[in-house]
Amino acid sequence: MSLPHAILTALLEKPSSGLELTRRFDRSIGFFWSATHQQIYRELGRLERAGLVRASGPGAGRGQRKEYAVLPDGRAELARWAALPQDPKPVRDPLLLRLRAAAVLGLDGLEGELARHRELHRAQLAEYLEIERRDFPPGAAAGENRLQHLVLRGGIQLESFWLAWLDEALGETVEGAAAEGRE
Amino acid sequence: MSLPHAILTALLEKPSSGLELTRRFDRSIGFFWSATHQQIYRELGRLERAGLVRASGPGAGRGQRKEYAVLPDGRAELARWAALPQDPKPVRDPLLLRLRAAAVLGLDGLEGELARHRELHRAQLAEYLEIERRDFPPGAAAGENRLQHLVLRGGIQLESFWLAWLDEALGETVEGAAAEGRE
DNA sequence: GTGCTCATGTAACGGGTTACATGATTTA
DNA sequence: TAAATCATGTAACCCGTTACATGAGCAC
Repeated sequence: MSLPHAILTALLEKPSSGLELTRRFDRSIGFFWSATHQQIYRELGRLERAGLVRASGPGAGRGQRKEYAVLPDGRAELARWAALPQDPKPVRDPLLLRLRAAAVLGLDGLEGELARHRELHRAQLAEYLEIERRDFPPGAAAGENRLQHLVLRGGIQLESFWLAWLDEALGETVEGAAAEGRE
Repeated sequence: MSLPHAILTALLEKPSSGLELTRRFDRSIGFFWSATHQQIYRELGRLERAGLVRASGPGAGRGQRKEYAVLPDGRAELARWAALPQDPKPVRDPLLLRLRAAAVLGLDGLEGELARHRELHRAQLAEYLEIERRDFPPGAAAGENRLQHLVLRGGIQLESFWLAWLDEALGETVEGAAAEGRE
């Protein structure tokens, strides 16, 4: 139950068309809440019918650009939702599951996947660090960007965690393979 | 597409009934792949129809305990899946989203939620550390438990990350409140 | 035989994913 | 005018969640 609120947040930051929203969900917002264009169009339709956003532009129809803006009710709904207590979701990670499967199957050949994931996380971390360097230079006062920077640092630390853990995992599997070789 | 494979892994570790599986998904497996009993029963039915697991026990019917075991095809399917390349899913975290909403709404009152989440993560970390102390004492040789321990350390480090980040976030919001007070 | 627990299910709904379809606008 | 691209949309499927239903066995 978060996608509509992600869209409201994005539209408050800047009124947009569906496709522009989709692009922003591929970048900034998507760093902590991903969505495809199908989800976004479906949800924009619901939000409009619910009176939380307003569409402007040439009348309905395919291929006609429409720009959406948040209405007062939408802002209120977002504020209501953001203040609601919500527990963190339990972790659900296929890679950890595959390791557990490997433990019971005696499967080899997961090192390649671990290395590939490490490379992906390394690249993501580099991207975040580049954004930090560009948008939050060390000298500038924090000010209103405080929360944005905080969220970005969350992403940076999360990628750092994965990187460190995958290093550890790769070390383990190499040791494991060596141990099996000795037996 | 991971729940059936989580179930196959669990059944390979130990053949079980649906309810026993549910309980294990509340404990060990659930630490990285959660599932409710409805999901598990639905999936057990599919796995049986697909010929990947076999049910034994008194004939069909409600309230009749059935024990499931993995068939050769099931083991093969698990091995096939575990060897498949799979990209890490993009992060999707409502708490980060709420912070972003707070940034645009100028919302206060998120400190309580941050503190509550910190407490939840602190408790989860303590639970993981207790499990590590009990199941992986420092002296014992790693051996076959290597991968299990690795997965557990992943959980420990992930909770440590959240804890550190929430500490940082709480420091920020306090500073922010103080700064607003001074204005 | 009432209530409690174990155990297995059904139904309904919404979200996420993938594949595909269609209209408008630019450009070669 | 053919194509590429921008833009909006439909349909189908599975997964996850919630609420509820049903039956068996046991304690009192």
